Amino acid sequence: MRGTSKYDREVLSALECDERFRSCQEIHSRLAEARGGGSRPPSLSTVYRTLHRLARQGEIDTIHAEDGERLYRRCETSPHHHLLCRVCGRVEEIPHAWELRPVLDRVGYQSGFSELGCSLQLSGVCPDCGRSVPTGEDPEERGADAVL
Amino acid sequence: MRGTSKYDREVLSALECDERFRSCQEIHSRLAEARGGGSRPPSLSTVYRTLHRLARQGEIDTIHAEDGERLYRRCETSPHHHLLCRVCGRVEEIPHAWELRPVLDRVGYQSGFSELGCSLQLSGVCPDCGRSVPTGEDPEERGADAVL
DNA sequence: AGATTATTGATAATCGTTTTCATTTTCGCA
DNA sequence: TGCGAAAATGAAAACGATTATCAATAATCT
Repeated sequence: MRGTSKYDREVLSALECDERFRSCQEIHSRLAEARGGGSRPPSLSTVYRTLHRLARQGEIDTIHAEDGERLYRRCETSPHHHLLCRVCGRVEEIPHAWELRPVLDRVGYQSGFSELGCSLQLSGVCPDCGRSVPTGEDPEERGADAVL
Repeated sequence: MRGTSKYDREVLSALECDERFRSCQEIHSRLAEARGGGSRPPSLSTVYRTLHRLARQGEIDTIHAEDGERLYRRCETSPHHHLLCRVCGRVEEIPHAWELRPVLDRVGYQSGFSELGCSLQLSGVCPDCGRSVPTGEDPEERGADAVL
């Protein structure tokens, strides 16, 4: 596998204008819908392979849904974090590292770990959902490892 | 399901002295080994159910492995984050929220999101592994969404 | 063009997890 | 103590996302 697919571009553009993370299967059916009817869309296998490759090359981000399903999203070029609405699933991107870098440096210094990276998954209730859903969701639905 | 199982205690104690996250199946076979031979261990289904319940009750943390497998670990009582060694899988616990709270407050203020929680998964190379593995791991192996 | 190599698609295999359902256990209460 | 409802359990089937397989196709090189 030298790392190309004629579908790379198409998959990327299917992800292009998305504010949500998408599963491989969503992307696949989106590709199928997107064509007028002339050419055949790539197979599911190929979409999986393409997503793998793009993720490995750092072109796209992957996260895990609560149920372990892999979700993909186009990377922005600058470092960023994600803010997930626990109610509707909308994801917003948080500009960059904020004042997190010093935290990482400190952790690295104190723990002896090197090459520190971090994945910060923020979750909350977005303004829209906050209005409609008054209170008291099932705790089951909350991010499983929200610890703060 | 009113929320008890005669295995709750046993599952918790199987998790008790662990510095790694464990999969349900690991826990299950651990329970099987732990008995002399008299009584029968709980079934895999029951271990799954028990872990669900404990996670919902906040007794244990869950995270996802790279492949989406769910991993469980006993919660400490105070808020904390996890620092994962990308080479050996060792997990250390980072005391508490550090100076992260102000970051969350700011994000909440600027985004309009409410009830902000966060899961901070830090990863790096632990001191032991840092000595033995000089450099250049396969980028495939890195945490998929290490963004900082 | 011909040979070599990589990519693709269809399908089967994997594997962690969840459901189902019949059986057993637990618990309240007369 | 014994009965009956409700919950918990185990075994196995169902599920579903992902991965592996392999023959067919397309791309590449000389």
